[in-house]
Amino acid sequence: MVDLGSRKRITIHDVAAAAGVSISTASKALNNNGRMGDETRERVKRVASDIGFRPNALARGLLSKRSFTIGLLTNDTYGRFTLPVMAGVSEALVDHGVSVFLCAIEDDPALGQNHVEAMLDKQVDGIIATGKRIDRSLPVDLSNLPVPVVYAFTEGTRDSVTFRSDDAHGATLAVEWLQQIGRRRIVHITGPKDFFSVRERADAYCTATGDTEPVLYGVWSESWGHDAIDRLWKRSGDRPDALFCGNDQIARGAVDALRERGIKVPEEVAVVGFDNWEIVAAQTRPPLTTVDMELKELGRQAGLTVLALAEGRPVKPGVRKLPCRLVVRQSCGGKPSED
Amino acid sequence: MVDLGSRKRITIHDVAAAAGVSISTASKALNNNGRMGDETRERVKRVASDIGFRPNALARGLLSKRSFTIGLLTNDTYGRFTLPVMAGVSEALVDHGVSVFLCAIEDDPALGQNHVEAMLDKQVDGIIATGKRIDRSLPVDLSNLPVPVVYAFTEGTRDSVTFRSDDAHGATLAVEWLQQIGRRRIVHITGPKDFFSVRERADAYCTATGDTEPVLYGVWSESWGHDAIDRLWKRSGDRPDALFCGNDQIARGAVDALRERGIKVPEEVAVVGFDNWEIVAAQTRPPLTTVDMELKELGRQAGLTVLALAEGRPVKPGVRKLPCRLVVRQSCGGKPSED
DNA sequence: AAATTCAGAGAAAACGTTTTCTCATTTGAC
DNA sequence: GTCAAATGAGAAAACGTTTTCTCTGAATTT
Repeated sequence: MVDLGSRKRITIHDVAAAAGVSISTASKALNNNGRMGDETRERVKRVASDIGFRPNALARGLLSKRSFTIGLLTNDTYGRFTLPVMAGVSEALVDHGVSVFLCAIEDDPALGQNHVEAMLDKQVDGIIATGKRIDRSLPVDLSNLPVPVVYAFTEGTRDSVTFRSDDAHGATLAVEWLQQIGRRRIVHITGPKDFFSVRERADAYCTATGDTEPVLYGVWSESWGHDAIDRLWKRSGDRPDALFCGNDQIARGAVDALRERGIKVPEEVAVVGFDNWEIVAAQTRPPLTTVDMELKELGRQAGLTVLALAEGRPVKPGVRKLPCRLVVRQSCGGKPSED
Repeated sequence: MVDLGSRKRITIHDVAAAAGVSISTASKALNNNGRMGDETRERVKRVASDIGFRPNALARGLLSKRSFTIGLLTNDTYGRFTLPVMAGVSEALVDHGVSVFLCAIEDDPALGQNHVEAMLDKQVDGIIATGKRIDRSLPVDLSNLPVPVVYAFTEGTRDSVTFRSDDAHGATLAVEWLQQIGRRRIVHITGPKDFFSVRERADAYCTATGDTEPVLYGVWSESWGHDAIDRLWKRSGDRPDALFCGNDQIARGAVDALRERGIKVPEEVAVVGFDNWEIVAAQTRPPLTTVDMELKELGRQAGLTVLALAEGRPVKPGVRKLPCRLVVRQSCGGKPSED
């Protein structure tokens, strides 16, 4: 059988007893408030640390109405977007002693409701909602909760605080990079038009290229990238000398298709992806230059914001767009390996 | 500014007042214990539900010493293994009202210690440790904690409960499948020999093939799969008619290399991967037949086990190996598309 | 009719903290 | 040498539950 040592937990009573003071004095000593002699304060602190006292967060939370706990709600099963966001949230909050409940609710409203209620019962200080696309909301209503809610990479309610990537900026980065290395016939191969991000990136692409270069809408898969190349090379007229792809999977499919046709990347066609999904981008041959949405930073800011709200600090509602970053690998030439 | 409606939270005092009973009676009514008239009990319950009462888990936990909260500790940044495990844990525990703290500690002992202490302060009922390989332990000592610890897909301490996949079983499944479809010259291309899983799979492969067919050790990347094919096809003697690869990335690299050489998969060479990492396995052309380690089920069992321990139910220590499952796609012929 | 059981319900303690209040003693000012 | 202020520390209430104990009547038994 598994032994827990059945160690009794050490409470402030033990500290008080060991230091020969009252519980209230012990508490005040440890929290650096109240009035007492320096010697007493130091002695209490030393004793507490010696016997390994750690205050019970449940008891503390009961009184302070702060549980130092927040919930991260997501419907992104794959974790493609959630993991970096989660990493950022956690990183920002661990220093404040805040732990994070992760709740994956798929697209199940009942499950979502379940998780939200469980979190509220546990008195979370706030909730961060995140998802897999910025123009869809989670299948659960978070609009009248007794705790602050911040949206990150998912659609929020009016008057809420929402963080998202600036996809237009990312697309502009990509296109301008391709133009800088001298490419002029840039084609945009991307996902389904009903994604807001897709339209936003396509618009930025059109603005940056100056004319309405062809935009090929499809799905988010490698095989669409592959097919798109077939389609482009089948038609007459000038062939592109660069591709800006809507995500790394499409880009990978396109790069593979080009290689199969004996077309050199990046010499004949330069390729830029989107997402910086390491597992795809770094394993493509050649590794993909791609746009990173800085989801970790997004998570960090969402974390700090929900903390601010929980502490009653005022935060202006609205949508905050965070800039993207171009990660240069070898699919455009330019800089050599960076990994 | 963001408005929280500053809704006062409803306590059992409100329920008692609204129902015209004492707090103790209200509590007993809601928990179906104590003695009182049926009418009283029903009235309290109705009132509670009407005014939307939900008990404060902090207060409850303070008394019962159960927080209905567990921690999941991982050093698998990518989430490749953690996400399915987490999904299983969460799925198994949500019905019991248990929420899960996810703590990604990378390989940083200080960060790990931080997170563990934060969780203990919050009185978690137990901790599940998980990681990225079964023969390494987390960079933090979990052996003398006041709460139960269960290990899942990471190395545990002596006398602990550890769940892991049965890699020998998985490898046997793969090889036997290849033999069933008539392949006789099966080569095993796999990862670094210092991984315990690698040795275990290789041993099972040797046992199943009956002789010491060649095992090619390398790294966990597509390019190694690619290189391995180059090496195999450069050397003299019989060419393999099947490959059993140590993970899906290697398998994908191998499949790509075969295609580039004009060798048909699965007609000339059948390929089986390992991991069933959707993003790799399903996007390979042809999609990979691969071994799934059933990490979600592993997580589910780990969750139920830590719950049992938290409730004081006895659990035998030891390593539990869970069977794998072969996911048939098209890289071996056999069944047609299943996705 | 007195003694016993039992149903129904409330009072109070407990969980581990923090915080406000109170009290006794010492210090400083006149 | 008296009085006000400051200092050091403890008592007690509070947070929202659950649980044990106690109390009051009424029903049942002798």
